[in-house]
Amino acid sequence: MIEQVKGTQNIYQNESEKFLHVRQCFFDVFNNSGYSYIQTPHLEHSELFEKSIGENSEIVSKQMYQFNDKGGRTLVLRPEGTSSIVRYHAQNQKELTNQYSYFGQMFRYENPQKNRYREFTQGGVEIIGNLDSFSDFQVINDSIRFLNNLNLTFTLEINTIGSIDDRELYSKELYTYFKTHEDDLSDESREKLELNTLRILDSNNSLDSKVIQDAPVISNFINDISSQKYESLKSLLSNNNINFKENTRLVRGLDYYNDLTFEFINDDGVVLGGGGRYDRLAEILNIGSFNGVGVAFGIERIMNIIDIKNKSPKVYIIGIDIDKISRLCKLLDQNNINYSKPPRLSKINSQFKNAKNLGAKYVVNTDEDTIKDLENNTSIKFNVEVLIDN
RNA sequence: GUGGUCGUAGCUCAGUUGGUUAGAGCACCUGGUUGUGGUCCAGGAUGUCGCGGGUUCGAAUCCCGUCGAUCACCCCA
Repeated sequence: MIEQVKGTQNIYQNESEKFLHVRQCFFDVFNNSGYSYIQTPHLEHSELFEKSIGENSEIVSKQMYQFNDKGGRTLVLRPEGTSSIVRYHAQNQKELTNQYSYFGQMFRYENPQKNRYREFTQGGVEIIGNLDSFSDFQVINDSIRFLNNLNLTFTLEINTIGSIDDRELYSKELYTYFKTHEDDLSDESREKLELNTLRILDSNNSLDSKVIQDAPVISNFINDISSQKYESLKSLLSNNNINFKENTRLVRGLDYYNDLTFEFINDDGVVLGGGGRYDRLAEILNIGSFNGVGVAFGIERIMNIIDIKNKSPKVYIIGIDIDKISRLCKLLDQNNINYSKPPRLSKINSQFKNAKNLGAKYVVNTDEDTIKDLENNTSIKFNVEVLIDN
């Protein structure tokens, strides 16, 4: 037996129904709201993510599937989607402002658990180019429509983390503060002190909560322009009856964000999706200077909380005479009628039972040339017109 | 990367202090019954007991390692 790779999934049956449902819903909402689907490579040069996400982020330092190909290139399986789209935009669309959507597999070398896999699916959108508050608004607003269409309940949390310069200043201040309270911090938080000070704010270790409570707040370090933008987005959301919760400790994991950050969180605290503004990413990559805002959803996380019933076939054909049943297939094909069928011609009783279990509406018995309506249990002579009329 | 729990048939699980040829239910297959068909009867196929080593006359069972699943930490979507 060859085992499958750790942290990967086979998505099938009820799970694949959910997957296709979420994907359908994703494209129905976003691709009918101005976004164009883009598919970028799963392989990228390591350099792209080292620069964009940040070299001392956990994703880059520990979690990338990285290897050298036979031409000596250092490549990775992409750990996220935004950087590739920014790279594309710089290559081909630098002067324009575009709305992109993407949906596909990402790879991170993590220890798997619920809602976290090594190969997983993200769907998201990005607006890249010259942006304003309406750009931010629509990404959030369209995201809400997507989640609502899936009948999910969630909370929108937002924050502003200011410019990258603001954040550096704040980070230094925070470092000084935590350094003096080092003894009161949990082991995990103490580890983060040197490289990732900001993330200590995210800790849900009760040991840390008291120290965090009295820590300097980011709002005191935000520059005026960023604050104004944040205020105007908040009033834009309020004016449109969009509920949100401000969370001044919402610091997202990727280094390239500035100003706006937001997350959609369900009742169990699972982050279904998140995003924010990344106005300096192109500069960090040294490929241009344009703004960006985007969101990404964890498709498996959504699949894990929705519940859908399997689709039932409308017409199921059975029979043990291979000539008769194949003739019927061709007849239905010619009339462009969809139908389900047994994988092979087993015992007629089994075939009938199978049709019933799948919840078929009509069963056509090609041995007898009859069609049965399983809902009201009536059987009549089969005539293709009956199906065409239905 | 760290820690807890767990790996026996496609699925859910039994399997005694180590003891013949490893079991049940569901699902599946065949024949019959029913014939308005889904019921019922009879029979059938299916396992590297996660993998590798060790102890033993003998291991699904005990020990070690390893792989995987799951949950949590960490991290994140």
